[in-house]
Amino acid sequence: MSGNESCIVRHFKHYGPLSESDTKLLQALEKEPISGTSGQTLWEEGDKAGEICTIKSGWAYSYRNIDDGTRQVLDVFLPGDIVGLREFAFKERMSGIKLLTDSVICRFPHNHLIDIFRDSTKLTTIFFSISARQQTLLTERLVNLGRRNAFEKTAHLVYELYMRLKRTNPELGNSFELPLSQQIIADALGLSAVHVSRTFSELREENMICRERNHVTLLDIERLESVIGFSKAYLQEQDYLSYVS
Amino acid sequence: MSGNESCIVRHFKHYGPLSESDTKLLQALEKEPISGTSGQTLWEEGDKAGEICTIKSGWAYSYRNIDDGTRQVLDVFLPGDIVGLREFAFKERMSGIKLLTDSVICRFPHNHLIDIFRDSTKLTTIFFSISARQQTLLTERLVNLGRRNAFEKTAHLVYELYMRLKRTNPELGNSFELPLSQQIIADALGLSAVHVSRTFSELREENMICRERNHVTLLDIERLESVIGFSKAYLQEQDYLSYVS
DNA sequence: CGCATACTTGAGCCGAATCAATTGGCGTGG
DNA sequence: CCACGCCAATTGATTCGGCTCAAGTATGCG
Repeated sequence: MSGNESCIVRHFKHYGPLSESDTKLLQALEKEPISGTSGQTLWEEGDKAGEICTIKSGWAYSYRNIDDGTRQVLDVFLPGDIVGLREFAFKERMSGIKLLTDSVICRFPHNHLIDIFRDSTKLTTIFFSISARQQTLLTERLVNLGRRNAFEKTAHLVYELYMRLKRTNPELGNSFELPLSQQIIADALGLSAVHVSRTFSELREENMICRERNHVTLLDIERLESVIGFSKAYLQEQDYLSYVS
Repeated sequence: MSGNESCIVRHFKHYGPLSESDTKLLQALEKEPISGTSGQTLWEEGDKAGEICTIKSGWAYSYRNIDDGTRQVLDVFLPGDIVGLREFAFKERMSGIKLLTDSVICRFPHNHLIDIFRDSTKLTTIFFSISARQQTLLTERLVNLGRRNAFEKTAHLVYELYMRLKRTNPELGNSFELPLSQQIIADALGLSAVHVSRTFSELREENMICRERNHVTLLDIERLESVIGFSKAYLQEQDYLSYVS
């Protein structure tokens, strides 16, 4: 039980130490892992919503289809992330989810979440923090879509993913696998795929980001941070667990 | 105690009936109301974050200043809304808040929220639902900024506010006070103020929305809904409280 | 080897930005 | 009651970032 720590437990420990019983409660959420393959749809907009998922391994994204045939990518999910928290308050899915790589995921029903609210103040606090953090990421993307040009948008997306990967994997170097096609990046940034291609060329010419296939290298992190107006407040996470326990 | 129901209690009862003790717990959050005047800053980006606020009356908005001198409006808050949930997980404010009208607000510290997590599963569930709902509104705005043109963006913003007002005030007709300048609307939609002006002219010519001063009238709600691809899923909120109690 | 999918590159166009001048409403003070 | 000034909104002229359409190049897979 000890050595083989589940992904969600690792994710939660980011917020502070967990007691034996909390760990057990959490691990109950990750039984019955399901394997999925790249491109697979987990659910679609309008499906009944009654459970959330953890991503044990792999990448996924959520999206909304627009009437005119285009779509907006809302979120990119990485290993350890929780998917579907948004719909806790709703009966239907507000967005679809597709896998970007072969993945392993665990589903658990909203009712279990409420059981946790009843049984563990500490886990409740962490779940609430995670929901708050997701909101913060969304507002950051709002800034990205509203007030930045294509160059800054693209730099920001790559940098956000880099920071999120580094958060759970501190020894990450300055390059990583990015299983997003230019079309998906375009749909996330409100651009056309053609222009995303041009923008990556520019980022390459400026010696800031090099993307080849599904692999990106950050060539000049300092300049990246200055272009996107990076603020370290991102990292200043709160620690309430001392108060809780 | 009965007749004079506080705003947050009314907001929470939207999710289901509350017990005597839950109501008391909630009301404890709304003691010491503070009056503020239009234009006042509640807090700025980078300020220490340690409390959330309820808006008893009045309107407010949150924003991020961008390096190039522009800014992005992230949220518009209406009476009964909860402000600052986003920063629960962080030590600093990620965005500033300003009042749009003279308002009455109540502050309460994050620690009290955790007390509620410990003492009431029902209120915890509601708080979690509210956080989830805020996330959903943010993703809807992401679609707005990413994949709609100025005409649709503007129609959507007005319509979103209309629906949110109507949610807590069902007998609302087809017009209401909108205390947002065209500059603020521009900052919310990622447009220039000049273009917002032109867009409202267009909406007027199309007999869809009429805005004069701070008053808007929805002239053709059906056509509005079709332009922005309105989906009723917005309204299909979940009811977990039966499970909780 | 051939096909499908992803990406690149060019030409022309369009929606929204910017700059600049003007109008209108409203509060203040004479 | 009018003159002044401030701010919000309108209108026009011009520019520009990113889109669309279209053709061509990799790359990977059966």
